[in-house]
Amino acid sequence: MGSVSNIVNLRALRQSCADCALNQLCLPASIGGNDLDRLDHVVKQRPALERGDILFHEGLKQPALYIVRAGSLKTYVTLPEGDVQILGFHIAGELVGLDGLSEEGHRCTAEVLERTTVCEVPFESLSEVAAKVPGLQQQLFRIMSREFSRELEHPVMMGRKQAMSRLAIFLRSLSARLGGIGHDPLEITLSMSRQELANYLGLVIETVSRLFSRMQTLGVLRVDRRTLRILDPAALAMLAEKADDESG
Amino acid sequence: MGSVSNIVNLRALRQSCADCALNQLCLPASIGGNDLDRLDHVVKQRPALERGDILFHEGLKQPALYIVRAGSLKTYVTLPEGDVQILGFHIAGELVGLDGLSEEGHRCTAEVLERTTVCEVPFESLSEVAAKVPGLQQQLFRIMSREFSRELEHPVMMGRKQAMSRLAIFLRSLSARLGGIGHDPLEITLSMSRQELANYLGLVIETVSRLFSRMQTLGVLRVDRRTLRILDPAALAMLAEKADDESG
DNA sequence: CGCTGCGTTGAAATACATCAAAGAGTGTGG
DNA sequence: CCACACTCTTTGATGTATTTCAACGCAGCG
Repeated sequence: MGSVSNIVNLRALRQSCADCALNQLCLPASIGGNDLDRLDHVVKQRPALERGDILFHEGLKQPALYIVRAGSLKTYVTLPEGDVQILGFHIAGELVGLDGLSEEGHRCTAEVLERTTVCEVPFESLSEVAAKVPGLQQQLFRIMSREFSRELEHPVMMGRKQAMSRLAIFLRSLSARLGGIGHDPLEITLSMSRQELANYLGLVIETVSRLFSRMQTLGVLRVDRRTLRILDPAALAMLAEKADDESG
Repeated sequence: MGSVSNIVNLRALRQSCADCALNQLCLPASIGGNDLDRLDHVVKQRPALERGDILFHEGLKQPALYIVRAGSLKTYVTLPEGDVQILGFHIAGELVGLDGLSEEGHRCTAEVLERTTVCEVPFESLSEVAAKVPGLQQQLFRIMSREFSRELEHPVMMGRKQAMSRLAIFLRSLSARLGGIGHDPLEITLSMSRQELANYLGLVIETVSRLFSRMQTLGVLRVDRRTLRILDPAALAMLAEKADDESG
C-alpha cells in the first residue's frame, strides 16, 4: 500500500473533489459542476493521521462519513469481555463510517494503520446537501449499498471452515481492491500486523503465520515480512474455494 | 415465531402504513400525514409467501426494499462452488434488500422460511419520494445505518472460535429481536432448520445438534425440536462471552 | 406399514488452538 | 558501532474442539 502513496498524496494536496483522483469511486461521481461546489464546502480534508490514531470511536454522537484518500485503516468493535473484533480493513477510495447514521452514533471504531489521509463529511451537512441535490442522494444510496455488499464478504469468508480458504479469500479480495486503485494486484504490502489479520480472519496469530509459510512452500506466494508477491493466482483461487488441494 | 403471527396478520390486512403495527420500526416513522400518504402509494403489499419462495435473487436488476410484516426469511449468497452462505435471518419488522441499491442489483438472495407477508418498496419509487420528503430521506439513512450495524453482529459472532459462544450469541440476539416485536423473549420457535442454522453459524449440523443437547443438559435451554425455552438467561449470557464455564 | 426428511448420538480423524521457545527486525543508550 | 531490550513473527510439540463418517431415532405422510 505504500509504493504509490506519494503519488496519491500529491493529488490529495488539492482541495477540490473535482480534482481528486478518487473522484469516480467517491461521492461526487456523476454530479455536475455547481453541485460539486456545494459538496466541496462540506467535505473537510483532515491532516494526515499516523498509525494508532482514531478516526472515530464507538458511540461517538457526531457521526461523519470518511473517504480514505491514501493509506489504510481498520474498523473494529470492542466486546464486553474487552477484546476486539476487527470488522474490516479499508484502503484508498473506500468509505468508512456508514454505521454511524443511526441515532446511536458510530457503532464501531476506526483506527489508522499507517500514515493516512481522509476526507471527512459530517452527516448532518451531507444529508442537507443530499436533500438539495437529487443526484447526490441517489449516489449516496448507491455507495451505501456498495459498502453494504462489501460487508457481505466478511461473513462469507468467515463461513469457510478451512483456515487456508479464509486467508486465500482475503488475499484475493485485497489484491482486487488494490488493483482497482492502480496498484499491481500481485504485489501486496500489508498494512496490518499478523495479529490484526488473524483477528479479522477469526484465527490465532500462529495459524496465520503457518498459513503464509505453507503458501510459500506451495509456491503460491512469496512472503517477506509484510510484503507479499502472488506467484500463482490460479492456485490462490483454488485455495480460496477449497483448501484441500490435489497438488500434494 | 408462529404463536402470535396471526395477530400480526390481522393488522397486515390493512393497507395503510399509518395503521401498521410495525409503523415505528419501519420507514414511515416520524413522517407526517400527507407525506405518509405519498409513501403509501409506493408500498406494495404482496400476497403471503410460503416456505421456499424467493423474494429476490442475486443479480436481480429491479431492486426493491422489503419489510417483513409477519413470518421470517433468510438471505444468502451462492458461492462459485455451488454451496451457499446464509447471511442472516429476518423476522417481522426487519428490512431486507438494502444490498440491491447499487448498479449490480441485489447481491444476495432472499428466501422465505415459513408463511410470510412482506411490504415491497421498489427502490426507484422510494428514492423519488425520498427526494420530495426530506424527513423520509433522513429516516432512510437512519434505517440503512441500523441495518448496517445489525450486519456487524454476524462477523462478531463468527469471530468467536468456540462453537458454543456462537450459538449462544445467536440465541440471545434472536431472543432480543423477538422481544422487540412483542414476543416472549424466552420462548423461541425457530423457523430455520438445523442445517440452515449451522450454515449461518459456520458450523456443521452435527455440532449444532450437540450444542443444543449440551445446553439442555446444562439447564440453560429446554429444547423440543424447533421450540426452545430459555431457562437460564444469565447462563446463556455467560456462554455467549466464554464457552468455557466453571460450572463443570 | 414403511418410506423420507430431519435430527440426534457415537467413534474416529484432523485441523486449529495452546503452550513454549527461539529468530528477526527495530530502537535506545552506552 | 555494538549490546541490550523490546516487539513482532516464526516454528515446534502437544492438546482439544470440531469435523467427518456412520448409524440410529423420530416425526410426518402416503
